Amino acid sequence: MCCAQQDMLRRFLVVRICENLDSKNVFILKKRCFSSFSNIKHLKRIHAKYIRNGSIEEDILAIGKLVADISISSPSNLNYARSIVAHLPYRPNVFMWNSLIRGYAQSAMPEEAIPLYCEMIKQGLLPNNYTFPFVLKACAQLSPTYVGLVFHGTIIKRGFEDCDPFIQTSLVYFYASCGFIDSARQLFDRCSVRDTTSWNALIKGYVKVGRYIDAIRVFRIMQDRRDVEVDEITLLGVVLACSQLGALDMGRWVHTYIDKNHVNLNRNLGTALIDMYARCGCIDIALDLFRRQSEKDVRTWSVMIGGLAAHGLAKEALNLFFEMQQFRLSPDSVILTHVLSACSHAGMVTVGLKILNEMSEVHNVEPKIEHYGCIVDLLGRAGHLEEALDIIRRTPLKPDVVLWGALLVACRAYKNVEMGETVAREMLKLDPHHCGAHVFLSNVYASTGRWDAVDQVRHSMKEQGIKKAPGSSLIELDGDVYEFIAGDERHPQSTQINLMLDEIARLMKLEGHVSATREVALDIDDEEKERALYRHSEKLAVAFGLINTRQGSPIRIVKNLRVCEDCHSVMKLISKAFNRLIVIRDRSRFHHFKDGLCSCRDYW
DNA sequence: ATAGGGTTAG
Repeated sequence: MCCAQQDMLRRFLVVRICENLDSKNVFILKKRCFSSFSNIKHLKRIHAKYIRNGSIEEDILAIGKLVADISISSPSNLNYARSIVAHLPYRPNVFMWNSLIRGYAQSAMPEEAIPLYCEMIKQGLLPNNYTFPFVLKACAQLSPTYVGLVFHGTIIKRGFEDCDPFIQTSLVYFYASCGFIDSARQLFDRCSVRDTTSWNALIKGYVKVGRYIDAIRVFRIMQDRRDVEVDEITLLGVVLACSQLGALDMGRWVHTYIDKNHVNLNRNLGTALIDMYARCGCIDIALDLFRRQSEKDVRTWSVMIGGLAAHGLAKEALNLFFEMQQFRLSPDSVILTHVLSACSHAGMVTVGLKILNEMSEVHNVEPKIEHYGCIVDLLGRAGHLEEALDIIRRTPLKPDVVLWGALLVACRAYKNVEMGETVAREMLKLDPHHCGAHVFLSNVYASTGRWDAVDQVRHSMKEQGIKKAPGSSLIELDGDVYEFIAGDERHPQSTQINLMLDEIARLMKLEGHVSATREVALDIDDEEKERALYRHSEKLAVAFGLINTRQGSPIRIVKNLRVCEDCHSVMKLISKAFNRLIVIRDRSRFHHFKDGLCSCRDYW
């Protein structure tokens, strides 16, 4: 039995223990576990029979079916299928080529599909309408986009573009996969027939390129139409968009829709829903769903452990991590990142180091750069800067900007200027355009009065056109998502928001709040710095939330960067002064502000 | 005989 089958068998046993299944279900599961094992054996037996009784010479249809079955049975059998095709006493037909291309398109080596297509053409065969969906599926995964573009040309030339809905959908998804979502949209609009799959391809395309609001917009249009049915894959795309946007109301709506319409809550959709609730800050609902979800796989555990980690619930994350191992499920690389980041958010230095050291032996996962990143972050946050530096120096992997960046953040927090300077220089060696490193250096020089050095850094930043990525915050209101960019004046209700910000500032002054201007890196005086902080995107969003939501209802915000020190303390004060729960998901974790306190206990 | 859409962190 190979590793994959052993793994399946193990999972089967786990499922049996967990679910307490009756004998009929056990039988079905058993069959599923062993199907690929017996399948290829069975197929090989058929092949042997064909060789013995001479069918290979005569029955081209039967051989075709055999090639097809072997090709899709498992990617590991593709070489076998190829060798059958290569040793035929006659030229293989289009069906056989299609089957091989299909097999590679769904394997880890989609690039192999292209030479097969070329070989088929060389042998004087013509591709048919079945060929292109397979080929495009392979192209959607390839990095040189032009391969797929060439095939689009071929499709037009051979007259398939306007008449085959399967090819049209494949094209839509191919363009979206390459990031050309607007071309995908144009193709979609031109389609003669649009069924559920075409709509799903477009929605998933928008999700893929990060245009989540558009994905939801398309879903709404789809839903208004009478001629097309929404299915679980449509909903999966929408839930993914909601997770990214933190659009809880929309996500809840989908959940209700699933329940009301008896949509099959399969493993993928269930996992996506758990992830959505966790990413919208509702960790309790996520946990409840997780416990009730009967079909779980490694990804289900992964999103749950990741959700707990992001909420700073390290103990719970670790418990789940151990629990899954009791079920004999092996944690993968992503789960270990989650666990290490949980340790980091909770300052659990010893536990984190132990897990890192045991990774390769106990879990059979070689530590990657992101795992070291978590450890550097863990040590750095806890103030062990030297040890963090030591980890970077001793890493068997080549340190990247992100790894150094984790240490730079710690140097800033603990005001270690010397080490910070070294780290920033290392970062600029790797990425001369890194904004954070430039800003850090400039601040270091400014704090020690080395104004000529400050000028030099500023000048080179300007010359290279380096700008800080603008902060952006999302907030959902009545099912619509609003985006606020730092300093932006062109938002809805600009006047009211400014008035609210003034009101907040007045309350903050009363509470004795002093703006944390040291984080502002601009070459301006303190008053201007205060104004810049004043217009941080999360403050704009929270003001918008305060104006437009019922008193006492929670305000949820998703931010693209980490929340700054000033915003953090202002949010605490707002939660008290306005008696609101404020939930902010930032780049690295959740902050639940309530009664003047934050769930991160100011350790983030 | 064969087809298009399907989850995981930063």
